[in-house]
Amino acid sequence: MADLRLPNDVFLDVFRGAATRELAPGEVLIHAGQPADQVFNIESGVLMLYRTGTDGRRQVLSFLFRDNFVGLSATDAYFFSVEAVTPARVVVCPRRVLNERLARDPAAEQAFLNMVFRVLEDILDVVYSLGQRTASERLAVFLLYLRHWKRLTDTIADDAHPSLGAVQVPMGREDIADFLGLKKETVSRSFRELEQAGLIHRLDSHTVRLDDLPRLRQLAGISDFASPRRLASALR
Amino acid sequence: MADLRLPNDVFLDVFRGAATRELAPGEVLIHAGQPADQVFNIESGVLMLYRTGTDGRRQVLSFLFRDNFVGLSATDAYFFSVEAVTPARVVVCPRRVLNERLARDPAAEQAFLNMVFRVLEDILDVVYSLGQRTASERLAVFLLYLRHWKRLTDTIADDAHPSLGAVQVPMGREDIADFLGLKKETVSRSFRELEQAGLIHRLDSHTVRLDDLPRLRQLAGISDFASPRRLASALR
DNA sequence: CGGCAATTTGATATCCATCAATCGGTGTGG
DNA sequence: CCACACCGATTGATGGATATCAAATTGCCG
Repeated sequence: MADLRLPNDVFLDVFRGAATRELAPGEVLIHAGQPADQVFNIESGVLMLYRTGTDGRRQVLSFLFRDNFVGLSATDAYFFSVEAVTPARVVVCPRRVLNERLARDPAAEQAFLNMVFRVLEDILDVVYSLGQRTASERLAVFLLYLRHWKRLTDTIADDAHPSLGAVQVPMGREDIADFLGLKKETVSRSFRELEQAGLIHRLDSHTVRLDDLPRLRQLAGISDFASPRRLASALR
Repeated sequence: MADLRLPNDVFLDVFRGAATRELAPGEVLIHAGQPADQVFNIESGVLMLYRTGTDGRRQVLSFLFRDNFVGLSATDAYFFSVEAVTPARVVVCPRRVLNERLARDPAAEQAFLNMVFRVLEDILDVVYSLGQRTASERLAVFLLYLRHWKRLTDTIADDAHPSLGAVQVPMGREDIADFLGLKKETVSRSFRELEQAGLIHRLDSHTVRLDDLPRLRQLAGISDFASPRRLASALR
């Protein structure tokens, strides 16, 4: 799945000088069921990791941003698919090379394990959202999540930095819906609810200004991505 | 988080001769926010790992069974709580001891990493359930999940073994509801739906006979815990 | 037998999904 | 430059699934 690159996640040096691959929006990087013989790191763009049921229902498990690692798998086949949301560039490395690197270097393995743990924690947030939150609470969490990633990929330490005023929403309503366990119409309506409550303002359908961070955070509940503990472990 | 113990998950030897702790139903083993300085392995009983929101909503993230490992954390504080569902006995080990063991022995670290991956895959099943499935589909998945665990803890290779005819449901309706993202009344009604459809029969409120495995599996969709690939990696 | 807690069932309310129409950009061709 | 078509987003009207509130039932323990 995916996570932050800590600037000092040493195992990432396996991507040094590796081949890159360019992806157009909608292009599939990983097909579920394929042999899991490659791992990737995102250089630019936004990707989406999802799982599809036999009847066509789709659950987006995670959005992936710059410096996210992709390709974790317990088995020898991917059990999820990954596709590009925006134009994107990824670096490719054979899984075997990563494994050898991890086996040889305890520090690399430790860093890798830590990354996996962070992925796990993030997913538990998602579980809480899907199980317990209402539609507009989920959207509030999602917007804070996008802001959080903007902050990390731009390495902005200041929580009140002006460039964080507007958040880019690169994915479409349907992708958001499949991530939040809703339908696209409900996502639209939830945007409107947040806007009418004065929490956000839609500049256009892919840009949102967060007008009332404290109330958004209150709506989102425990999953405040800007909480000191989480940022500390992410920006370390 | 939790997972199977593969019989050969070597890192588990840190629990050899370690202290044990007995838990009564409802007793809390881990309080969210506490320093994460211990790890546990379950010798008997069923536990429940959950997260509570500021307003009291609770999401059960996982049920934990015999030989499950408990205490994974990316940071130095637990971000979830764990309590006993049934009377239970756990073995306790200082986190430091485990870490030293993992640092010293690459094979142990590899086994540990594999366990964490399996936990991750399991959680992604949960995400799909919460995001995409209806109430009775979730319950069908849950019953297959309990059967799966019975099979693993009793190491029953035969999928049609008679002792798998009836499944024990050790937890109460409210705990199930908080795991499936439903209310307890809805869990009751979903039991009735499955029963009226001839898929199950409630022997009593904590025992269910699975009468039509094929149709239950179809209802559950992709998350068939008995799929050959999953069992292979679990029973290896 | 009596009482308490968990479960089940029933009646109603709420939220989200569904179905359908409209709006708003964007690109194309006249 | 404007008319038109297309696609995603929004809005509206309605339906359905689950939540909520309340009562009845079951099982369990003293």
